[in-house]
Amino acid sequence: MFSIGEFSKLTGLTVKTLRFYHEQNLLLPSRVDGQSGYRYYSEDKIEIARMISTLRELEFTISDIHEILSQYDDEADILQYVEQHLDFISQRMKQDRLTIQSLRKILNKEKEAMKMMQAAGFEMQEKEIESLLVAGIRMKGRYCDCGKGFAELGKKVGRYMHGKPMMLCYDTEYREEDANYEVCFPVNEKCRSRNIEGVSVRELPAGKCLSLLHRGPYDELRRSYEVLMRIVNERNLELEEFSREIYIKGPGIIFRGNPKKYLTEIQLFYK
Amino acid sequence: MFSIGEFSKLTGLTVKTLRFYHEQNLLLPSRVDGQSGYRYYSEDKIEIARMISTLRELEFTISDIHEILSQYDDEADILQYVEQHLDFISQRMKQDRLTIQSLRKILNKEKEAMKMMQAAGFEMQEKEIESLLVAGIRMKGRYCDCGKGFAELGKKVGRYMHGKPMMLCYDTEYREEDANYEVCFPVNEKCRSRNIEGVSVRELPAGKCLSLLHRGPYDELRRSYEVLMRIVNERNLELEEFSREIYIKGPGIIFRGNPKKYLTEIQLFYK
DNA sequence: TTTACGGTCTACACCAACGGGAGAGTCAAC
DNA sequence: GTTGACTCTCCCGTTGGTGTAGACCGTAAA
Repeated sequence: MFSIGEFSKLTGLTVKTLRFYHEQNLLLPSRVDGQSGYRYYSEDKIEIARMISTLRELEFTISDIHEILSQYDDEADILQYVEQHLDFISQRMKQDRLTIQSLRKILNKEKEAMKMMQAAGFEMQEKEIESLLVAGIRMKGRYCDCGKGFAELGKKVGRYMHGKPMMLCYDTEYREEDANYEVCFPVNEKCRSRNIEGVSVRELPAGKCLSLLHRGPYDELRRSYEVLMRIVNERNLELEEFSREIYIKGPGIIFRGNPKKYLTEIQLFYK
Repeated sequence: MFSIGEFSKLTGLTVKTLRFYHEQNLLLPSRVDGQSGYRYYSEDKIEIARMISTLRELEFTISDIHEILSQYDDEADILQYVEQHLDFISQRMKQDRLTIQSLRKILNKEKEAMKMMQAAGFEMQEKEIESLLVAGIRMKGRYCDCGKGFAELGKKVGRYMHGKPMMLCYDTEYREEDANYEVCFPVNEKCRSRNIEGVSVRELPAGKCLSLLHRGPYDELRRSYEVLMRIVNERNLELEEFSREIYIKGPGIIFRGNPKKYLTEIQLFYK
């Protein structure tokens, strides 16, 4: 006969846990001293304790263990419990996988944005941009409706996405209404052969551009455009058909309402 | 201003949850009627509620959310929280993966054993056995010491294991002590090229045998051997150097103490 | 015999994130 | 005024234990 402390050391279960299992009628002491209330465990309880810890390590609930131990004595008899439990754990793992995906997405998004910021700074730069495969949806109307376009694009080609969302602006001057633009995502090669309704997949040509990183809400973008346009005029550059806006950091997954930290790269291509 | 019920429908959070978040100072109503105690939420609380649900979906704790919302307003600021949380979830997933592995192992073991039992029945059979790649450790001593051998074998070649554990018995008669046997595992081809100290990897030749399924504890195996030996003598068969015991079902991972359900196949090879 | 010290006892509170239900009060429409 | 839907507070239950307080027990040294 072992005292509860000795039995605890033998089985690896804490004294508290042993008392709890006693209360739950899961692992009864062999004898309880009537006067002192001390619990005493005989050797044959060790095997039961081992079974219980094994089942707990497999994350069975106490009530499952209760049923299993009181009704069966062979693994073949509890296959339905095991299968059910396997389903349960698999379910949880699936959920965790999704959670991890989302968390990774947040991390990657922010880390990329930080890298971009450090690399670029907030000065105007002249850049040589390589050609870029994109999928886009042409839009007409207000700029602020672009969200719908991005949502649709996300549904249709989200899985091929390979870079930050962009906008191609076909207007030569700012328009409140009836603007002419295209929302698009850089996509990977798998998307090239796809023919998706309403979506244009094509390669944007390489070229030279003036680039400026804009920090702040979208309705202040005009100021950055003005800065760039002054330079264009000074240098007498001839602009290409459309400019690009690259949304390096927009509304986050968690925090959406702080446009002060939005980060947008404007690229004005010239010939 | 929305009543708690309306706000609940808008946000997808239950009324109970909203009251709980109020109690936790996480999502305060915009106004609480002094007399009736009714909670009223203004529109700007919707965004906060969305953030909270998003964070809860990502399985952040209430206290994490509290810190996050009260101190920060941009995803870049909470990267350390996200990373830490990612670690935590990954850890849990890793644990779950192990649990699932163990549960699958139990299922597979039992299902294989059941298949074998149904296929074989408990009659003596004549079988043609194909050649079999095994890894084995030669033992001398008592049969009941074979557990140590299997443990060592499991450590050294467990990852190549490809079938039920077996024993090769080199004795022509039963010996209590000083028995001469070899514990072994069938292994896959990856093991063939390995040179592992103390372990012999080789191909057991194909051949004909008398096979009998024995159900019950190992110390009753002799009875089944006797049954087989009578037939050997009747037919005047000449036996090969060693017989095989295949442990189709032995002590389980959970239940170990019911040898009545153990299942062992005895194979006596003859020329 | 007393005292010290460690082991053990019961009983209660606590964790996380709510859900259920009782009993009472409130709001808005008819 | 009444009805029915809504809301309030308060308390309990969940899961698998852990932490703590205050009392009791057992054994050995002084």
